[in-house]
Amino acid sequence: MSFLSDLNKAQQKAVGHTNGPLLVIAGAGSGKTKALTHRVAHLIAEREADPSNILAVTFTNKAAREMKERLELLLAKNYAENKYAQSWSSLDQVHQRQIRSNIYQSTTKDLWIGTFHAIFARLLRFDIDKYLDPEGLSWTKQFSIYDESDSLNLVKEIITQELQLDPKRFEPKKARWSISKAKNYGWTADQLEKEFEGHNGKLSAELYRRYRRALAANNALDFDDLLLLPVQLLQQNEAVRNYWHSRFRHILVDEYQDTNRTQYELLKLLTTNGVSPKNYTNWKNRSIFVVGDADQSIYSFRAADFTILMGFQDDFKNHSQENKDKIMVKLEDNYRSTSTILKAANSLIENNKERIDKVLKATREEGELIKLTRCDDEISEAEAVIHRLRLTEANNYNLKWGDMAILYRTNAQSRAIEESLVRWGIPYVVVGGLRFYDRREIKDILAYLKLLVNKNDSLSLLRIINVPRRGIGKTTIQRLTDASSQLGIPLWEIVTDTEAVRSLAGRSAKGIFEFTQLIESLDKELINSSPSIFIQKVMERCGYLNELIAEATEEAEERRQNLQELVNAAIQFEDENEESDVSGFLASAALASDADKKDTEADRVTLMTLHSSKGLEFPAVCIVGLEQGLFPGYRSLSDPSALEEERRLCYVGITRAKEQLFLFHANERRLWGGMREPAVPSIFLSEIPEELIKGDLPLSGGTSLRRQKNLPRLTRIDRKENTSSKKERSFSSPSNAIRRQSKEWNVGDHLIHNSFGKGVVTHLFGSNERRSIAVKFDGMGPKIIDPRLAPIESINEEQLS
DNA sequence: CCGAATTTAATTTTT
DNA sequence: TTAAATTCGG
Repeated sequence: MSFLSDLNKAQQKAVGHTNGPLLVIAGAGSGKTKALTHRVAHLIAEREADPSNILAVTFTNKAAREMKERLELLLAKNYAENKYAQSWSSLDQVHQRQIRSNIYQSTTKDLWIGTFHAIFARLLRFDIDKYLDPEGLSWTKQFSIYDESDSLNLVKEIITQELQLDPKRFEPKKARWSISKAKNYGWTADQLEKEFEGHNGKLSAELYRRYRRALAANNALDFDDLLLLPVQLLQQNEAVRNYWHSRFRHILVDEYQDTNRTQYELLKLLTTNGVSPKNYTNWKNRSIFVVGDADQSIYSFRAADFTILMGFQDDFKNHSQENKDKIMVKLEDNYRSTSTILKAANSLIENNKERIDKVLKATREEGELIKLTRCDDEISEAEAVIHRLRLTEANNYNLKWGDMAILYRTNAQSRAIEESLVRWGIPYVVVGGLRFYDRREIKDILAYLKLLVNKNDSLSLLRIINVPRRGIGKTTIQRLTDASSQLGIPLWEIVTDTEAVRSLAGRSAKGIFEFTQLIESLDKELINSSPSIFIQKVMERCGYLNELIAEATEEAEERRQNLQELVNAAIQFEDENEESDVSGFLASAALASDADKKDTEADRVTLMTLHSSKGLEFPAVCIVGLEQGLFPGYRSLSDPSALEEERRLCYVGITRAKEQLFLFHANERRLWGGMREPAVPSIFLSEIPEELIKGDLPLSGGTSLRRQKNLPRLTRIDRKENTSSKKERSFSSPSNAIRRQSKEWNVGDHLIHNSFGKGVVTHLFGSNERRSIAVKFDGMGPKIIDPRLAPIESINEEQLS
């Protein structure tokens, strides 16, 4: 029973739980991760379950990786003790490594541990071809995953190209948001129209329909689809559902307060095979084990809903169980923070109305008081933070830079602090902000890979067709995409049709041939290259690397290094996944976040948003920008439930701290560029008992860089005038131009081609001077040809018969 | 068709 | 302030 031995009563109850549902309410720092890993180890060691029967859902990829890591170590130690009766640390390195490798092969390899998105993307790689779409859309196993920016690009494209709307009137960002909302609530386009009645409901619904079709045409899925499609698939296909239901007998979910309705639906389908949880009785060798803390629910903007957690007991309470407490365990002992910090956290969160009653009980000493510093502006705030950290470092010989974190509400706040850190020469790392995989050069190379895996991915094709430069311009691309959309043929098939290209592209045809030949030659090597080697090949062969080297600027060098980093990421992926291929790597890249990047052991101060700090802990924590309108954010000031979420976010921030907590706020702040905004202290500060806080002297903010500028305001007004005098966008549709053509070919004309035989004109492209036509010949798809070059002759309809 | 120059809009939080 | 979009001259 070694996996139960070093746990407290409540933890033991949770870990030892065998069958049926269990809700674990786990306060911050109460050993929740420990409970999860020990439970998995326990299940395996006690032969309750085969590793392949276990599914563990984490909130980030990093958490998944850590869980695997800790589990492996746990099992390895256990193995060492049982087999050799020796403690793990007394074994030599070679031995240790060998045991870990055994554990990996026999156990951890077969576990499914990952985020909802990663897990269900994986499931779809098996079964997406069995999905039946209500509109008849379909996807193949090679599907691409579109991240938020890809998806937004697609929406933009549809708004401007297909619907011919002004993106200023119908904003792509908002439109994308409404689509996401529809997907998260499982609405059809018609339902979306009703929900958004009066707010562009009709348009939104139309856009939603087109967006879904466009995704299918690209054989691509967005983040929401990765959850929504599996729900529908499991609902509609009994065989598929049975398979996964019998496969995953023990399901564990971390950060359960941040699941959304779709994710909950997935859990229910897998656990009870479609039966209502209340009526489900077959819990033999089966369990669902969810761990969460409603007070740490901070993702409602992503449709997370902590009432799912609060409803767990009622939902899963079986008729035979009279006491619903039987399926709930509370972990309230906090092992992380000093009692001062805990008191502050508890008092703060008590101001929330919607919550499960829960108090964190301290197990540690009182510790030092919380220190609050008022500053003049964000620059002196940054200086004050650095001052504080340097003092802390100097006074505590056991505290290193790596033990400290600076947390803020918005990513933009990091800049001022970074500048100060640089000025003082303090090593630091920023996590979050722009994702590694969002960098341009990375997205470019990944677009090559995506296209190679999935030829229908026109979005990726368009991204790289002229990157690096191949002399293919805007007009050419427009003609090609017009042809593709009007004929309903994937862009790839247009660009690989030599005749069509010659006809449509004119003098950029050469560049296009160059491009298609490149892709086709790379395609031949796709199957027998590992991801890392293949990426290297792509970078070299497409000329991207050479272009960066030729540029010889500092920026280009940085890009080159990022690309090298991409190769390294692929190598790491290969190490972690035995059967790794390019499409697997692409999926992991699409779902990776910046917070996932491997912990460098370097001794550096960590900067990040409060959101990404969830699940972490630091001996010393600074929270900056505690001002009304910033934290809590201005959008939540008039919305009580949004304010409660901000408070939970603050609670998360405070409970990250083990020993020392420093709070900061400024009297005024430059939001962007110039203008100063006066700021009042955050309401949260007043919710922490005064006796826990030691106020600092206001730091004199004699920093330089202080210039009163009236200029920006004037230029701003000038710009406004410019905008208003700007011409309205033209709404003329391309069909007007087509109707204008004077001679020769019209849609419906019949013709005869020397080698293709008889055909009928279906589409016209380009204007009079440079005209191409699409012809449907008997027994083949439409061909695009140049009427002046092609060996064709017009024929009358009578001649046809 | 390309790159430089100009202008414009933007701040939550992330899988 | 900066990143991205748009315009303009070669």
